[in-house]
Amino acid sequence: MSEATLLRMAFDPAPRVSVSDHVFGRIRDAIVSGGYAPGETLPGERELAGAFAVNRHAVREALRRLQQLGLVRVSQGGATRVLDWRVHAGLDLALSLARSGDVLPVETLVRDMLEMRACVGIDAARLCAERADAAVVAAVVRAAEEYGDLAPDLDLMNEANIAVWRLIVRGSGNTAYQLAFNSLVAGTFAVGDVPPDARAAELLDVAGHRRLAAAVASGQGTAAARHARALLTAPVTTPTTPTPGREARA
Amino acid sequence: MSEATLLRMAFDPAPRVSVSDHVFGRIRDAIVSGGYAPGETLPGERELAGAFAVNRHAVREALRRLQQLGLVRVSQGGATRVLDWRVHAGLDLALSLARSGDVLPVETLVRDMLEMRACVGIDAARLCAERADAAVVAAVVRAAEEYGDLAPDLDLMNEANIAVWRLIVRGSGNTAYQLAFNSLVAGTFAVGDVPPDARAAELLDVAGHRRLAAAVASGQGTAAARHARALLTAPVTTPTTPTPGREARA
DNA sequence: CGGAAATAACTGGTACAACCAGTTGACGGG
DNA sequence: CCCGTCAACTGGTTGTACCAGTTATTTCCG
Repeated sequence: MSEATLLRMAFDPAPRVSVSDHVFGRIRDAIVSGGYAPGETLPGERELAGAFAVNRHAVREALRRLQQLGLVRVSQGGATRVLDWRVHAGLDLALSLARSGDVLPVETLVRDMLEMRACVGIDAARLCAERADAAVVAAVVRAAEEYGDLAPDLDLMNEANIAVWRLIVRGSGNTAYQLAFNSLVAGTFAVGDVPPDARAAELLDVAGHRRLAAAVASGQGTAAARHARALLTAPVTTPTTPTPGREARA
Repeated sequence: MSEATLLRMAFDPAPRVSVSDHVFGRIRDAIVSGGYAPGETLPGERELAGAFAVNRHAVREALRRLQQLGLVRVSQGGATRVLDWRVHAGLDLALSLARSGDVLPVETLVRDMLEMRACVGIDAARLCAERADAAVVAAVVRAAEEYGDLAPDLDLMNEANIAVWRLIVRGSGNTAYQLAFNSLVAGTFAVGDVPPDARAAELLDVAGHRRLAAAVASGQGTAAARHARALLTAPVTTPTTPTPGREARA
C-alpha cells in the first residue's frame, strides 16, 4: 500500500488520550451505563489507581472532572458516591455522551439535541429580532447572504449555518441560550455524522435563511420565529431515516 | 452571646473551599471577566503554582476542570491558551457564573435562565403530553395534586414545583431537555435568592399547575404547552423589579 | 548567505512517596 | 445501654523527580 493511499484513508487522528482522560472516560461510561447505581460508593482513589495501573493523581483529576459534570460527589474523609446523572448532570454531559456513544443510543441523543436546537433557536430568533443591536443584526444579514454563496457544499454550508445561528443566538442577548447552543454544537459535532441527508433540506433552504435574516433585520419577532421554526423543525418531524426509540419507549 | 443566639444567626456554612477549588474559581473569574483575552496564553503551571502558593497538582486539577468547562485548551508541550467562553463554554458554565456572581450581572443571568426555562419547559410539556408513558403521566398528576397541598409555603412549593417539572421533562423523553433542566435548576439554586416575589404568582397558581397536569394526562400537547406558557412566561414578562440591562445592552 | 537539521530550553504529563485532614466504626469504660 | 476514645479508613496536599511533547535557538552544510 502506497503512502498516498495511506494518507487518503483519513485514519483516526491517533488516540493518544492522556491517562487521566482514559480513567475519566471509563468511570463516566460505567456510571452512565448503569454499572454503578446512584448512591453506590465508588472504590477509593488508591484502589482505582491500582486497578487502572496509574498514579493516584490521574485518578483524582478524573474524579474532579466527574464531580464537576455532576456524576459523583466526593467528600473528604467519606467515600465518593455516585449521583443520579439524570438529576444532577448538566447539559455538558451530552457532549461526553455523544463522544463515546454506545452507552446511550446515539440516534435518540441526536434527535433530542436537534429538538432542543429547534426549541432554543426559534425563541432566540424571536428575541434577536426584538432586541438585538444594529451591529449584530447587520452581521446576521451579512452572514445569511454569504451563506447562500456556499451552496451546494454541505460541509461548508453546515459550518456557515452554525455561524449564522451563533450570531442570532448572540443577538438574543440571552447568555443561557448562548451557552446551551455551544453545548449542542459541540455535542452534534462530537457525534460526527449527524445524518447528513436529514438536514440537507434545511441547509439547502437558502431562501428560508434569508427570510429569517430579513425578519430579524426588520425587528419582526413573530415572523422571525415562524421562519426559524420552518427551518429547524424539518429534520425533527420528517426524518429520512425512521428514528427508532419513540415506540420503544412507550 | 448564647449558643442559641449563635445557632439562630444562620452563618455561612464554613467556606472550607479546597485549594484547587480556589485556584479554579480565581482563574475562571479572571477569564470570564475578561482579564485574559481569548487566544492569550495562561502562565505555566509551575508559575501559577508559585503565584497561588500551592502545589502544582492543585493547579493541574483546576486547569483540567477549566478545560472541561471550555474556558481553556491545554496541550502538552505547548502553552495553555484561553478560549472564548461565549463560543466554547457549555451551559454548565452558568452554574459557575451564578455561584460566584460579580463577574456577570446576576440579574441578567437569572432573567436569561428563567427565559430558557420557559422555552424548554413549554416544549417539554407538549412532548410529555404527546409521548410520555402512563407511569410518568400518573406521577405528574400525583405530584401536581400534592403540590397544591403545600400552599402557601413558598419554599416548600418551590421544591415541589421543581419536582413536578422534573417529571414533565422526564416524560418528554428528551435527554437534552433533562440535562438542560438540571443545569438551570442548579444555576438558579446557586444564585440563592431568585427574586422570591417575581415567581410568587407562578408558584401560587395551583389551579394552573393542575390544568397543566390534566392536559398532560389527556395527551393534549397543544393545551399542555399553552398552560405551561401561562405559568412560565409570567415572571419573565412581568418582573416585579424592573430588570436593567435591556436598555443598557442596546 | 540561506535553509535545513540538531539542540537547548521551555511547556505540560506521569510517577512515587510522604504526610495532613476529615469520616467512620469498633472498642472499652462509665 | 450509652457515650467518649481511638484506630483505620477516606480524600486533600505537598515535594520531587522524571518523561514527553513543543518551540525557539543555534549550528552546520550546501
